Amino acid sequence: MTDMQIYNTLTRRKEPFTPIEPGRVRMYVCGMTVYDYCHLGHARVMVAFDVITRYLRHRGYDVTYVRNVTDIDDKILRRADENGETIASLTERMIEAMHEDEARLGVLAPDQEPRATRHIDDIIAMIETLMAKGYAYAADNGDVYYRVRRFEGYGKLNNRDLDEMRSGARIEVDEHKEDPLDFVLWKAAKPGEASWPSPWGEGRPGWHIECSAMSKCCLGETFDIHGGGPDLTFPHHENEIAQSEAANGKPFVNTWMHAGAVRVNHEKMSKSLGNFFTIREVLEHHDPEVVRYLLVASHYRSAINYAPESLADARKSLERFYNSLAGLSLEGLSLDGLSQEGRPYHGQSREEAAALGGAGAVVEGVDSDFDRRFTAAMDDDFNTAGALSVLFDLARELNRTKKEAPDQAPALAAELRRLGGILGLLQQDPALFLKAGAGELPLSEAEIQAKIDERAAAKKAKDFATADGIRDELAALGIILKDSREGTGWVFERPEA
RNA sequence: GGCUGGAUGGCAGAGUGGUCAUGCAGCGGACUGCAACUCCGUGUACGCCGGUUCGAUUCCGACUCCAGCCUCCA
Repeated sequence: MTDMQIYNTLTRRKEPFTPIEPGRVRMYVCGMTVYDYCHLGHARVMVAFDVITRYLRHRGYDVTYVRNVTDIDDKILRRADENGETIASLTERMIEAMHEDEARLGVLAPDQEPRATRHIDDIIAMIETLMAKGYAYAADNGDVYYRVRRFEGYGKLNNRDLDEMRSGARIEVDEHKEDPLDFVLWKAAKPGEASWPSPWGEGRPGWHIECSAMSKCCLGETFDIHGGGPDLTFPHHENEIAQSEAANGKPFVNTWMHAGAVRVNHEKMSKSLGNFFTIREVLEHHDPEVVRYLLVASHYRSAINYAPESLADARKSLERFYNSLAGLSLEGLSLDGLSQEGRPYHGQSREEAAALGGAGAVVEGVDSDFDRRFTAAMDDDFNTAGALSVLFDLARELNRTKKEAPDQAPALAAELRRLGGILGLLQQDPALFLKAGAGELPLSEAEIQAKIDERAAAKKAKDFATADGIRDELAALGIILKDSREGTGWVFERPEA
C-alpha cells in the first residue's frame, strides 16, 4: 500500500501524511458565519472536506471531524437588526438551512459542530493566557488586541513579511492599537449589543480567537489537519497560528489544507461581490448529486469557474454511470446515499443511519485493479478527478460484461457503487436518477407510460411513423425513450438546459 | 507594490522527462425497424522565448496573461 501524500499550504508542497496518533486523524475546518444561506463557495468547502473525511475513514483512520459555526459577528448583528429578529432566531434558522443544504449534497455531519457563543469561557481563558504571556493587551476603548510583532512566526503560513505588509497600504489605522497590524481578540460591546461579561468588560469575541479556542477544546493543542476556504489563509489562519502557538507553547497544526475558489465569470464568487449562487437556488433546478459531481470532478485545490452549462455536462457524466448500473439487481446494496460506515447526515439519528446500512461491503470476486488505481489516485492528495477516470473505466467494463457475461455484472456494479460511495456518489437508484433528476416532469409517469404503450402497439403493427411520432412528441418534452430487451424505458432531460 | 496559485486538444479536466488520462461534443463503424443506451475505432493538446537533455507539455530562467490574498468573505 502506498503512502498518502497531502499538499500542505504551510510548506507549499505535498508531504507524506502521518497522523500524530497512529490510526487517528483529528481535523478542524473553519465553518460558516451564519447570517445568510450558504452559496456554492461554501458547498465547495463542505464537499471537499467531506470527501477527505470519507476517504480517510475508508483508509481505516478514525477521523474526528470538527467544523465550527460562527454565530456571533458584526454581520449577524446587523442582519438580525434589519430583519427585526433576535440573533438566536436568525442563527438557528441559518444553521438549520445549512444542515438541509449539506444533507442534500450528501455531506455527512461533522462529528462536532461547536458554536462560538457556547465557548465564551474557553475564549476568555485563552485571551487571559495570551495577556499573561504578553501577547495581548487591553486598549483604553475596552477592546483587547493581539500584539502581532511579539509573535516571532507571524506570517509563516502566507510567507508574509511584517514590514512589507505595512507598506501595503490598506491597513486600517486605529489609534487604540499599538501597531496597525494588531488584531482584535475581544470587542467591547456598544450599548444595546449582544454581549458577555469578561475581565475587560462587556463584549464579544473576535473572529480569529474563536477557532483557536474551539479547536483546542475539541481536538487539543496540536492536531493533524486544519482546513478551510481559500480566502481564510490570511489573516484568519495566520492569526489562529499566532494565538494558539503563543498561548499553548506548542505547534498548532501539522497539515494546512485549503480548498480552491469557486468563480463566476472568472471572478471569485463571494457575498461581498454579490455574484453568488446559493446552494438552494441551484438545487431548485438540478439534482444535488449533479452539483456534488461537478465539485468532485476537479481537484479540491483548483479553482473552478461555475457556469450553469457545466452542470449539464456533469449530469451527462453521471448518466453514463447510472446507465451502466441501470437494469441490474443491486440487492443487498443500500440505495440511500449514506456513507460507507452508515454515518448520519444532519437531522438523522445514528440508529436511522445504521438501519439504512452502508454501501461499504467489500465486493468479492472483482478484479482489484480498479481499487488499486482508485486508491493510488486518492492517495495522491485526494485526486478525485483521477479516481473518477478509474470509475469510468470500471463502468465501461461493466457495460461490456452486461452483454458478454451477465452473471458477473452485479459484482462489477457493486464495485462501482462501492468506490463511488467513497466520493459520496452513485448511491441513488439508477432508474430514479435517470427518470427524474432534472426537475419537474411535464407529464405524470402514468401519462408517459400510456404513450409508451400506445407506441408499442404501433410498433407491433409496424406502424413506425406513428411510433416515431410518439417518440418525437415525448422527446420535445425532454422525455427520451430507450428500447431494450426488457421493454421501453425513459429518461428525462430538461429540454432547454 | 508584496505574497500565493494557474495557463493542457472545440469545452471541462487529470497527469507525465520518451508508446494511454478521463468525460462531454465531433467523425467512422457495430448494435437497433429507425433511434436512445452501449461497444469498437478516431485528435501532431500542452501560453510565449530561451536553457539543461539523446529527447521537455513535464526540469531551470525570463516574459505575457489570468485569478486569489494583503479589508469582512468558504
